[in-house]
Amino acid sequence: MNYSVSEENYIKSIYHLQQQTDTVTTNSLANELHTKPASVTDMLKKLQTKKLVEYEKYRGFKLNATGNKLALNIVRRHRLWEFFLVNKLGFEWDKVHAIAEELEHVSSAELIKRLDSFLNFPQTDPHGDPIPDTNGKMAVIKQLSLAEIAVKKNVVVSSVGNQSPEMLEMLKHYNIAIGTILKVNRHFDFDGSV
Amino acid sequence: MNYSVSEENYIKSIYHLQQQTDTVTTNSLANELHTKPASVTDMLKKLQTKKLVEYEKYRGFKLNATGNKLALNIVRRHRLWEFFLVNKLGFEWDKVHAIAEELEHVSSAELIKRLDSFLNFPQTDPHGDPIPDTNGKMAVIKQLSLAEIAVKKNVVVSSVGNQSPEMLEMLKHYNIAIGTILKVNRHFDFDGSV
DNA sequence: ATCTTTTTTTAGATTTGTCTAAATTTTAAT
DNA sequence: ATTAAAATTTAGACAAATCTAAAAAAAGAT
Repeated sequence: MNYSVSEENYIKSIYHLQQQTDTVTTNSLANELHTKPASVTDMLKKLQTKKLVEYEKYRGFKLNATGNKLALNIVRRHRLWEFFLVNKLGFEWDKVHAIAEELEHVSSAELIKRLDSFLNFPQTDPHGDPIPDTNGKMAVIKQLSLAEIAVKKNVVVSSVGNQSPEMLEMLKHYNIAIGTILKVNRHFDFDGSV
Repeated sequence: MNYSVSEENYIKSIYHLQQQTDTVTTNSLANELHTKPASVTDMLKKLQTKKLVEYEKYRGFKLNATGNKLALNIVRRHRLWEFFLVNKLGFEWDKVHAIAEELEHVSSAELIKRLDSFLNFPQTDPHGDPIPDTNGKMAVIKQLSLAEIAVKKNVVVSSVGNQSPEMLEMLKHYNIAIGTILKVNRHFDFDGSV
């Protein structure tokens, strides 16, 4: 099957939201895609007839096995391109997201296969996130969030959960990148900052 | 300005057709783009209001300076990606056209700048066609067509004018590629074959 | 348990790029 | 110079993806 850019973006966003909650709501997806709830409902009917999601009116939705496989494939393409942009073209790791978002929709399996080989089969992208293999399997990397880190222990930054421009800007300001060694000095309970 | 994939394809096709005839006709463009004459007329009105073409009803059309610059930019993107696909990813030179056709629409000037540098500023693509620089200038390469080649003289194949799948298939069958040394044994006047 | 608020869906409209069929203009032929 | 043929444009329709406004359903509050 061949999917439109729009369909792929929906599938990818549903996938990402499912990392946090099993079933995804219309509003949260609309928010993620900077679109309106009505548009989400429309597209979801389409994805349902294409048998990529399980969807029951007013009940939220989730990817089925086919949708999940497709999502992992899109994620794979995205992360391989990010790796390419940073490690071959010399982009900074916080500048590649938008470009990879366009490249990921170029639909040639042969292209991705060769790109993967050219890059020497990388396991993680420049943000530290694992790259799914052709079958959608990816290495699970033991990760703790900052809130879970014990005070005064050294840890290595391996990925950045929130990739909003503001967050990336902030990390850059503090000179924090993948591989940086961090020490959490104290937790501030009243607002959760560290 | 930012242009749609469709607009870019029209501009590119008009550019290619202008290599042969100064002003392009509705039918020839429809044919080139595998679309209908009515669609061409519609799009041309749009390109006219966007000030990319000179167009007079029933009189054909041509790119203006802005349109020409855009076309050369698209050609540049296309040929750089073709070079990448062949020289970095190891594609065969007759398999890259369709993929480059998708990659060329990824709209990041920074991406193309870095790609160019990563590829070491190539002058020609894998088909031997020159790659325009950022300003749209490209090396003019002295070329003769097969019909113009004197009998029994050795020449080097530098580009392939007709890139239809049939032509590429035929060249492959005879083992002819860029750089191949050829000798024209005789001309057959009755059908022009060599 | 009822009422209010929030979420989701429906109905109908819009934009982009395309199409078919009909009308118009140009070109070619006599 | 007419007329026939070919090319081009217009008119009106359609599919994809979106939107706004209104209706319907679900969730939360008292």
